[in-house]
Amino acid sequence: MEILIDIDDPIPLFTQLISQIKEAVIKGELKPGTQLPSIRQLANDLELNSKTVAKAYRHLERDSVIQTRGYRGTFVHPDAVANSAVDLNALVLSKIGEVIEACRDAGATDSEIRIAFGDAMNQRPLRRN
Amino acid sequence: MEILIDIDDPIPLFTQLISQIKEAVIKGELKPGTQLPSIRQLANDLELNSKTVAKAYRHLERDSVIQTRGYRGTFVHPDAVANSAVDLNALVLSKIGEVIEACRDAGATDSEIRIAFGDAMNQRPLRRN
DNA sequence: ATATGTACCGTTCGAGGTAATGGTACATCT
DNA sequence: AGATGTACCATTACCTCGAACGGTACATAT
Repeated sequence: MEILIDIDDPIPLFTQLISQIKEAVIKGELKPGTQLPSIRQLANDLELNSKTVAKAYRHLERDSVIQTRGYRGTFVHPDAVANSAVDLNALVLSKIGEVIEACRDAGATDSEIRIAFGDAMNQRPLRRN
Repeated sequence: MEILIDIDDPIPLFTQLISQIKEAVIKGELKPGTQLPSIRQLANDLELNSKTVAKAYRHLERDSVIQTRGYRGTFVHPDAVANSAVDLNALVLSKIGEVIEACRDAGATDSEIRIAFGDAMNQRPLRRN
């Protein structure tokens, strides 16, 4: 398989990586159990910072597309094919969209909704990126 | 009644105005039916831009705390006392808070939620401030 | 003519967030 | 010793957004 990263693309680099790996899994170019290159290795090949690749791997593991086994390397998850098709962002987007519409119907202004959103994000415990 | 606006206060000026007028209504200093100063007049008195006062009036009218009758002036709404106590922002805040928590439980990252929020705000028709 | 609320164009400033980068360090296993 | 994933510190640049401001214009009614 081959991965192409476009630095000029407005889409974040780590997002491009995630998408391409998921696509490779769906196309069958990456089969469950296959070992993936290490973070540092892939960062070298694609001329990316290791943090960027690590971020992509972190997301992919959360989505159960890959499995990281510490010093033993990273592998394609057994259920990778199914999990690659799941679009968490779409779910989040629809959920939030509904609430926004509800708030607007209630008479709230966009700026009020934005402020409330910012407050709500801060009031609850923080999370990693 | 008297209104004091603090420019150094991090709270937006139009928000300070809204709060103080609502408080005056609740305290009984502003009674239903009372005519309020015009936007330009109040802007002069408080040394604010007329847009700032207009924005505050716009919000107050949406909340049915005041009634604007065009060239005839602006008056305190008959149900102003009750409506001043209603806190729309609190409702919006709790609604959004619930959704954020749900999204986080679903495994979404804060940054993903923020991006989804931004997208959701843009995908749907725009509104005034 | 004057005042009213309203609406549009624009700009400036600051805060906050994301993305990406760098460096360093750790415990773990081969 | 070397590689692994992971974690912390930091900075930089870019962008978006809110807030406030200025100017101008409009239809309406007094």
